[in-house]
Amino acid sequence: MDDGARRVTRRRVRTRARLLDAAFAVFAAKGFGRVSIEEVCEAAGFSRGAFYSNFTTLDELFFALYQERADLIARQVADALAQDGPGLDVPAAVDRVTEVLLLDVDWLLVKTDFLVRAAREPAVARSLLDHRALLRRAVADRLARAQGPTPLPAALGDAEGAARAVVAAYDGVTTQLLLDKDVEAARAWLKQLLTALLAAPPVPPPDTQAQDPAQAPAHAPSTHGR
Amino acid sequence: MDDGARRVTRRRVRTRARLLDAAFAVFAAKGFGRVSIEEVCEAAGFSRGAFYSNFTTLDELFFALYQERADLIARQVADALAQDGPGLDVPAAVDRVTEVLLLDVDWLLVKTDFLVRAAREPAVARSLLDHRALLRRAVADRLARAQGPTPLPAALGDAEGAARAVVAAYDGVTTQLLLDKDVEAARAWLKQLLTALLAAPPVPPPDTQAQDPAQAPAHAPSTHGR
DNA sequence: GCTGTTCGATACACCGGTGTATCGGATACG
DNA sequence: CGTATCCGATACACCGGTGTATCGAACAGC
Repeated sequence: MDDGARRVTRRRVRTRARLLDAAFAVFAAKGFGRVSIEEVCEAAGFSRGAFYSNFTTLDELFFALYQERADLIARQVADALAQDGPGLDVPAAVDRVTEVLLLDVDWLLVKTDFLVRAAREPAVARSLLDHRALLRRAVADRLARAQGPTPLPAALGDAEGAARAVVAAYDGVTTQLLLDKDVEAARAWLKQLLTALLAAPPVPPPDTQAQDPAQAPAHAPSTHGR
Repeated sequence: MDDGARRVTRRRVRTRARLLDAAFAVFAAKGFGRVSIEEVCEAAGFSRGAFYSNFTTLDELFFALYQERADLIARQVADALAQDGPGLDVPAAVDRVTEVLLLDVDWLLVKTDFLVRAAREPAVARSLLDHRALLRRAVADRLARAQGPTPLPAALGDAEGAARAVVAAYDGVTTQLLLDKDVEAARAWLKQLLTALLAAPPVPPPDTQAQDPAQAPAHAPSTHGR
């Protein structure tokens, strides 16, 4: 690729990073559709000249921002899944992944803006679908590798299907979270959903007779919906 | 309320309706954030004068539009649930509701725009949460009423919990649908998810030992995600 | 059909934001 | 330390969209 022309450019990367950070904050606060280039620059402490020196359009900045953060999240999730040995501890893994995925509401806001955009532009959709495929793949691999032939999930088909169900649950919980902003409730709710989906059979090995109360948090996580 | 002043206004309602319809089409096509008042008027075959005579701001039109359609959907879902007697036929009910909920992708697009907006403005969020509470309530009532004390779902808690799970599944599938635009796949996938969630326990009473293969559609609905 | 009222079209002033061209100061390198 | 280069600030022309004021035409009631 064309890596030749540009000097080494040191302050350039700094300002670029500052622009991206400021853009993230502004996008999260007001929504991409309601943000002007000027606002981003002002938030970053620059004038528009800086922007046009680093990007050509607001879309370009938006996409770059999304890519950056999406990659970060994907790596974190992969790490969270890779932890602990081949013996899959479902609740533990669910906990860790949940922690990472529902960490930052601002990110969910920006990601949803991106979704809205992707819903209308196939090229953008491709990008988001790739990201989702990555995560889904990581989950599926983990599920397939870990449990081997033992407690296969439920009526969802193979590990791929189970992974799709996990993603769907994540998306569903995200939607609710965007409305009530209750991260803790969302985490609890997601865990409950996932365990219900993955560890569905109330009698995992034919050993434990009484159902384990730790698996089902018994009642709804306090004040959800409304 | 103040119903006195306005004459009877007959053509007014017509133009208002035409504006709303045109707005729906334009919003679905381009997204609320990228639509101007002029565009809506042009699509409706009016000039801006007509708009300012019926609304004061684009937001007002947007909210009115959302209310109208949301109420419609809520009614349709309630009808779909009310059908067939008190003996709940889960798969049939799931089919009917699924048909209604995932009927119109354009509506999902507009609704997602509304969600994005609600995620930043608590007042708007209230409105959306109300709509969701309505649907959730209808589902919960149906679940509770129909099955009585018989095959209670799973580790989701009471009927309220199950209803929340249903909504989450719906939201999750919606997200995927917005990206791949495959309505049929989304319907199939939603049905599968719902049956997995609601009719989950392979051993309902401690009576049946072997799991029923009819409950699990066996494999993923052809080409989903990518 | 006539008339008073209402509705929507047209014209105008205005503003926020954009993109570009230019310039001065900072930066990297010899 | 000198200098060529790069980067970001400033200024300017411009445009799309907004909101308002005004006017002619359609409409409801008699």
